[in-house]
Amino acid sequence: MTAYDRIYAITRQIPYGHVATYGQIAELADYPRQARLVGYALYRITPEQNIPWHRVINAKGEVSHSVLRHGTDYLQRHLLEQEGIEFTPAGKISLSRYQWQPHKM
DNA sequence: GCCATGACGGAGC
DNA sequence: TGCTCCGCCATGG
Repeated sequence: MTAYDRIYAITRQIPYGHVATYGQIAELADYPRQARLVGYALYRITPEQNIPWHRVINAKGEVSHSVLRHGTDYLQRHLLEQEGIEFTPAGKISLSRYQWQPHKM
C-alpha cells in the first residue's frame, strides 16, 4: 500500500459530472498540502486501474498542461465535456458549480 | 541511502 | 491580474 493507492482510492470516488482539485484529493487521502504527490500519482496511472483521472484538475479550475502528458490534457478536457462539464472561453471550469463535495469534513 | 523530480498550492511582488 | 519562488514529501535511479 503506497501513498498512490490512497490517492487512487479517493480519485475513484469522484462522481460523474464532478471534479476535484489536486489539493482536495491530497487532503482526503490524509496527505494535506501534498498536491504534488497527487499529480505524480496520476502521472503513473495505467489504463487498467480504471481511474477517472480526468476529473482531477488544479486549484485554478484548469486542466494542467505538461509535455509529459503527450497531449492527454486535450483528452481530459474532451472527457469532461462529455460528462456535461462546461468550460469557460478561457478554458476554465467553474469549481463552485462542479467541484465534488465529499461528506467528510 | 542520497538526490532530483513532479498532472500543485498559495503567498508575495 | 499574472508571474515567480518556495515548501512539501513519496518515489525511483
